Amino acid sequence: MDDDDHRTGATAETTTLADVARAAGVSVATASKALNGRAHVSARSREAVLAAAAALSFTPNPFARALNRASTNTIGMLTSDLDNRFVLPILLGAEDAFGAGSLSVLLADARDSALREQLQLQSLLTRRVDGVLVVGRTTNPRPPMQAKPDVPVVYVYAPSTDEQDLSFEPDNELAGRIAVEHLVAAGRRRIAIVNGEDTYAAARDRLRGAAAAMEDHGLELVGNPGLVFGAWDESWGRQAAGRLLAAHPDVDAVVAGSDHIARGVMDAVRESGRRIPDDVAVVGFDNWDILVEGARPHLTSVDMNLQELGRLAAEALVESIEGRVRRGRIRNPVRLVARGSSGADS
Amino acid sequence: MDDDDHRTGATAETTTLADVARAAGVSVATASKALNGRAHVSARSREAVLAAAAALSFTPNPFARALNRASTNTIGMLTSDLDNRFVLPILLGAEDAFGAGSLSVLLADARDSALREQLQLQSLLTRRVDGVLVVGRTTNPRPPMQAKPDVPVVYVYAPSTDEQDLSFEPDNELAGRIAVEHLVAAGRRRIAIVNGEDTYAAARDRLRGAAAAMEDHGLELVGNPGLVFGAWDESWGRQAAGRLLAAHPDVDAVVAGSDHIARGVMDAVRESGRRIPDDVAVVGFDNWDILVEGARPHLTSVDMNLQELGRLAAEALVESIEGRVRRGRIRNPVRLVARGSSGADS
DNA sequence: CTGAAAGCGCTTACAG
DNA sequence: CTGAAAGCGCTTACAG
Repeated sequence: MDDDDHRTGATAETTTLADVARAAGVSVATASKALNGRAHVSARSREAVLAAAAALSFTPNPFARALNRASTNTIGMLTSDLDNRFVLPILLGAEDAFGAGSLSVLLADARDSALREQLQLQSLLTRRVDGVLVVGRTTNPRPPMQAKPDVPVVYVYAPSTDEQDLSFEPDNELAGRIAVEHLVAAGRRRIAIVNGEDTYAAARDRLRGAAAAMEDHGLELVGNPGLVFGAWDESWGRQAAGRLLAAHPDVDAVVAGSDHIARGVMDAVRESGRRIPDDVAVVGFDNWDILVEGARPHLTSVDMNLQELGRLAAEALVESIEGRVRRGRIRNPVRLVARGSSGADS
Repeated sequence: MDDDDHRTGATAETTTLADVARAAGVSVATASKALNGRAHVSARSREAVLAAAAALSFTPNPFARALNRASTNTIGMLTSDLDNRFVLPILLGAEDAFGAGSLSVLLADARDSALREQLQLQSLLTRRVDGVLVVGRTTNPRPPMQAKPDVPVVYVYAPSTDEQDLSFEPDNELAGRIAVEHLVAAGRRRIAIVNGEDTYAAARDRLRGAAAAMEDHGLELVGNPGLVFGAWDESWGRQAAGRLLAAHPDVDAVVAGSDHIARGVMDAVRESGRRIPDDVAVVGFDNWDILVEGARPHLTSVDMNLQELGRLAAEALVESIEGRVRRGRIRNPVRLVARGSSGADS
């Protein structure tokens, strides 16, 4: 049925190693060695082959190659749930790193199902990927994948629960810490937190970091921060901040669990008749442009460096494939971007 | 250097067609035919082979297969710029469609560079993808890719300028139209538009649709809509709406070029002392949850159905690969989601 | 250094 | 219906 296609497309037009060898006046064996930079080839032959290959714009058939090599120059990127905005910068960073090394990326998404994740992994392994990058949906630790022992796996965002695996996650404890440090440096002392969902490690880690930083300065978070977990949205921020200001009118800064929450907090602060940042400073997490720049004043926020995280994880995967194996949970630094909501210019 | 890996991983453990054939007591030729559902195999042999394959959990080596077939069961997804939130739902829809057909997806990103796009395409073609899905960054028409004639290409979001190509885009004109229809149905007559950047086809198309719908009702957009292009952000929305309300105090509805712009518009409307939706109704585009649900009242918005768009494009690509070729620009329907900002409940 | 030959794992005419 | 054989395009010992 597709006989025609077969002739025209695949067979006829493609130039093969044999063509190159013929043009260079050598055997396919030497042509192969020359192209792959192997030893035992005279400079003369090597040049002839390279020239011929260039002239014919030869690209080796990756399938024939894969049939004879351990590696396929393909890696698998397995996302838990593509429908998640945190995944995009991570993908971007990873794609960047892989692309630089001329690795191809097979994308597979688990649509937030453990069963489907296993199937997708099998599919990737069937394609003989050299390694797999597992991109989580949250930073909550997740059970390790059941890959083949000779196929390295690196986890990003959601770390593996197995410490023998290699995982990359943003340093959420540091994030909480630098949010507080920034506020303290700006002269704030009555600092409270309006957190995200307590089922998220990110929320708990940030709280821990914030509390530790306060303690370092001989301070304490206002209210009972262990109780201020809620949802990841504006309306929770509004509601919690309203309650907070009523109970503790002297609060002079709020660390919000996310930029989204921060927007709600800012609304509530304003509605209480207080000014931002004069009376109350606000800091968020994620540094999400759309929220941060839409806020008035612009929102100070902690950037989780997700693109860098993706790139680092990808590079580590490449290293693992090359035999330089690392283990453990890497917590990648984050950085605070100061803006008007905490008294910086802009 | 990786001799060990080679032995352990690739060679030793993998079960091959020969193993299956042996277990089934047939030749590899019949085993192959049976597994591929070809004719000229007795029911008896077929069953034996299938059973053996299952017992040995045989998965055919995709590279050996690709060496003998025209197709590789791999498609390329070439994004213009992954760093773009519109791309995510499209990817998701496409991945869904491809995954269902057991096609693998190679992801390549052009990082918004035409040169890099060409290189990535070459890389995909070298991998012998069966087809390529080109995902644009805007809905502005773009020059066609220089692919090989036997490798189908389908464009999503950004259509190809070549009408002989197959492209899928959201119907932006319809989007403008239904925004107006909705407002008119809600009793509004003095409707104005605060648009996005005029370099975007999406902005121009929506305006055209909105104007046409007004005309259908014997109405006209308030102000000079041709002049109300600006930026895709909140502050432009705020500024333009402020100006608009000053010049035309009787405006009773605003169509905003995006949800983001709409948020700015809503702020300005409120600041002018008007109520939403009582005095002024507002409609946005994109139906972006985070903006739409963060607004007070919730923002009525036109959903561009991007996930569906991705799925449709992917399915069309599969059809093209199978020989059922379509051409032209498909404008996919969009839908309005009514919320509080235009008087609906919630 | 060089090349003939075997082999990677599969598919597909082609004889039986 | 069945299987021996050739072939897909490359790589890699192994002799020269």
